[in-house]
Amino acid sequence: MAHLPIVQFEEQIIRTVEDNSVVVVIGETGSGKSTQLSQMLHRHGYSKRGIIGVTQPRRVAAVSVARRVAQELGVKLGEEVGYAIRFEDRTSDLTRIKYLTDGVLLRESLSDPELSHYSVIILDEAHERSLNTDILLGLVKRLTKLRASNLKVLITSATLDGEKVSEFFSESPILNVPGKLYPVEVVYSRERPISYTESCLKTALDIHRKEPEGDVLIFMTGQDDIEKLVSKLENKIRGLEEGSCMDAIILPLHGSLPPEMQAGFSLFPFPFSCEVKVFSPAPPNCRRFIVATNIAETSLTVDGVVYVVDSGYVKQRQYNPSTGMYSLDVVQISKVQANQRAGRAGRTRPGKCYRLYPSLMYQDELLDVTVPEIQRTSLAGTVLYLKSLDLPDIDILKFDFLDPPSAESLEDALKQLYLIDAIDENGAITSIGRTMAELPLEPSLSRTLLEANENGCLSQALTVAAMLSAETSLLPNRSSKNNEKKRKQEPVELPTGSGYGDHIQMLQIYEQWDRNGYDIRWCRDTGLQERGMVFVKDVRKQLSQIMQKIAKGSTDVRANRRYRESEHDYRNLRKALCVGYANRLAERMIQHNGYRTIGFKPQLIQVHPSSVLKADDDGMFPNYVVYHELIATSRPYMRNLCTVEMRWVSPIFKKLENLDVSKLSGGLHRDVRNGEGKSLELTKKENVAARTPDDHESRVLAARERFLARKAQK
DNA sequence: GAGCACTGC
Repeated sequence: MAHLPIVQFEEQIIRTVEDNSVVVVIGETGSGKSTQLSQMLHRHGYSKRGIIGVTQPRRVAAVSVARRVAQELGVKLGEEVGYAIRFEDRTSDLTRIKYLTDGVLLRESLSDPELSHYSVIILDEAHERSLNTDILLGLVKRLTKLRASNLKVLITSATLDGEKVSEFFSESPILNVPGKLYPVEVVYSRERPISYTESCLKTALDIHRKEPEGDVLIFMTGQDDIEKLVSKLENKIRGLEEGSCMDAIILPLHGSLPPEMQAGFSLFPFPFSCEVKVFSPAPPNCRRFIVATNIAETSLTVDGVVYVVDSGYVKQRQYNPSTGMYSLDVVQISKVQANQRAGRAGRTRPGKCYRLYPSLMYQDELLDVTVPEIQRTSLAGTVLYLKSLDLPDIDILKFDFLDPPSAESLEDALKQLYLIDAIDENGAITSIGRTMAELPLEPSLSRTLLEANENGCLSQALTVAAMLSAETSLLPNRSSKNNEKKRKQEPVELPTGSGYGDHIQMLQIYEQWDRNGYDIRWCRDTGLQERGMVFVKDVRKQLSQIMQKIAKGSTDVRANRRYRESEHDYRNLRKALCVGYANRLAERMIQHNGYRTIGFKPQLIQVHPSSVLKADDDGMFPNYVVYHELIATSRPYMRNLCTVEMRWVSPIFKKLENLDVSKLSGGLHRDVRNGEGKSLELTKKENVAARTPDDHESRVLAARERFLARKAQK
C-alpha cells in the first residue's frame, strides 16, 4: 500500500499518538486514513492491551473497510480483523481491529460505559457530524480523562473544522494528511438561477456539446426534480443533430430506487477508499449523465465522473421542538458540502465543477459547515440514552457537546420523556426509562412495548414496533400509474386496520405475511416492499430477544391469535399505544375534521391522506388519536395514527397539567428563562386553558382562521 | 387527496 499518501506519515503519526491521548487527523478523500490508521497502530503494539475500534457512520462502510483491511493483512475476516453492525457481529476472541457503526459502539457503552475492551478508538468521518458521532465525541472526551493512561483516541475528519475538534479536546494536535484527488476547476454562474432545473439542463447540454469525454454528475434535491430533469435531458439530447455529439445515457440516482435500479450496484472497495461503487462504466464514445440526490455525496461513488453540476441545494429534514413537527425543506448546502460535491469530479483525473450560483454567494451566504444533526432532530432518545448511562460526574443537560443543541430542544426532550414515564417529575430516570433505553427503538415505541408486556399483548406490540422501525413506507402506492402498469393482475387485498388506523393495519399485514409462511412472493403480489419486510422481520427478532428477559407472555407472532379472533377491537394494544404515545396525542376540533396537538404549541393538523383511517359514515374522524409523526409538507399532517378512547386520555391531561419543565431540567431552565424557555411555560398554560369548552371553541376558530390565512397566502 | 433527502441501534 505504498501508494497511499498516509503511509509516509506513519512515524509522525505514531509519535504523536504516543505523546497525546487525543489526536485529530485531517485527511482528504483517498488519503487512506480509514484503512491505514488502524493497521499502523496495530503494528506498533496498540492492539496488545485491547482492541482497536474504528467507527463508521454507515454499515456498508464498516463492512467494506473491514474486508479490505483483512485482505491487506492476509487474515480471515472475523478473526484478527472483524466488524460489528446491527444484526451482524463478525468478530471473535481473536479480533484486534474492529470496525463498527457508531450506533453499535453507543450500544456497547451501555453495558461497558468505560469501553474497557478498547485500547484505541478511532472516530472516522467525524466531519459528517452524525447524531451518533456527536454523542460519541462527548462520551469519548470524558473517557480520555478517566482512562488517561490506557486509551488513545483518534478523530478523523475530511475538512476544515479540525481546529474546532482540536479545541474541544483541549488543544489536541492536528495532523494533516494529503488526499489523492486530482485538481478540480470550479466554474461559477454569474447570477443565481431562476429555475435550477432549467439551469442544470442548460449546463449539462453545454458540457455535452463542448467538453471532451467524461461522465457528468448532477446534484439535485429530490426524486421529483430528478425525474423531470432526466426526461427533459433525454428529449433534448435526442433532438441534437446526429453525429454532432457522442451518445449519452441518462440515469437517475436516489434512495428510493430499488437496488437493482442502482445499476451494477456493488460493494467492491474502491482501490484507495472503501466506498460503494455504482453503475458499470460507460461504453466507449458514450457519456453518462447521473442525476442524483446527495446520496452521491458520501454514500455512493460513481466512477468515471469528470464533470459535476452543483445546484447548491439539498433537501433536509428538521425538527421544531416547539411544535413537535418535522419538515422537509430545500435549503442551501454548506461550503463543506459544496467542496465534497466538487471533489466527486476529481477521483480519476482532473475535473470541472459547475456551481449554479455566483462565487459571492458561496463566500457570503453558504454556511461553513452543515448544521449538525443533533441540532435538527428530536432529542428524546438521546437524552434518555445519556440519562441511562448514569454518569456521576456529568450533568446531562450540560453535557459536553461539540455543538450543543438548544435549551428548547433539550426541554422538549425532557417533557416528552416525562409524559411517557421514562423520567420522574424531578428529571431522574425511572426504572421504566432504564428498560426503555435498552431497546433499539424510539422512546414512544419502547414505552409501548413495556406497557404491552403488562397488558398481555406484547407479541402484537413487537410487530407494530418492528413495522414502524422500517421508516420508509412499506405499503404499495396504489394510485401510482407505474404500479398499475407493472402488475397486470388484481393486487392481493391488504387488511385495512379494522377502522383503528395504521398501527393496527401494520399488525394485520405482518400477521398475514406470517400466515403466508414469510413468502417473499406474497410481498411481491401485494406490492409490499420486500427488502423492507425482511428488515422488519430482523428487527422483530432482535426486539423479541431483548424483551425475552422480562417478557410476561409469549413473543411469538401467533401468540395473540386466538385471543384476537374472539375480540376484534385490539383494545389492549391500542391502550398500550396510548400510554407509549402519550406525547403524541391529538384531539379533533369541534364540528371540524382537523385535529389539534396536545402538549405542544397548539396547532391545526390533518390526517395524512395516505392514512388508512377514514372518516365515518357522518364524515367525521374519531375524537382522539395518537400519531407516529407530525410532518409539514404542503400542510401539517399526522402520519401513521391509531384511534384511542377518551377515558384512556385523561391521565395524559392530568400529567400535562402537573408538568413543570423547570423541575424536570434542574438548573437548565433558569439559564434560559429570559429566552426561549418561556414558550414552554406558555404551552402549559394554554393547554390547560384550552380544555375549558369556551376557550376550546375560540381556539378552534382562531386555528381555523390561521389555517385559512395560510392557505390564502399560498 | 398527497409525495419522501440521507443515515442508524
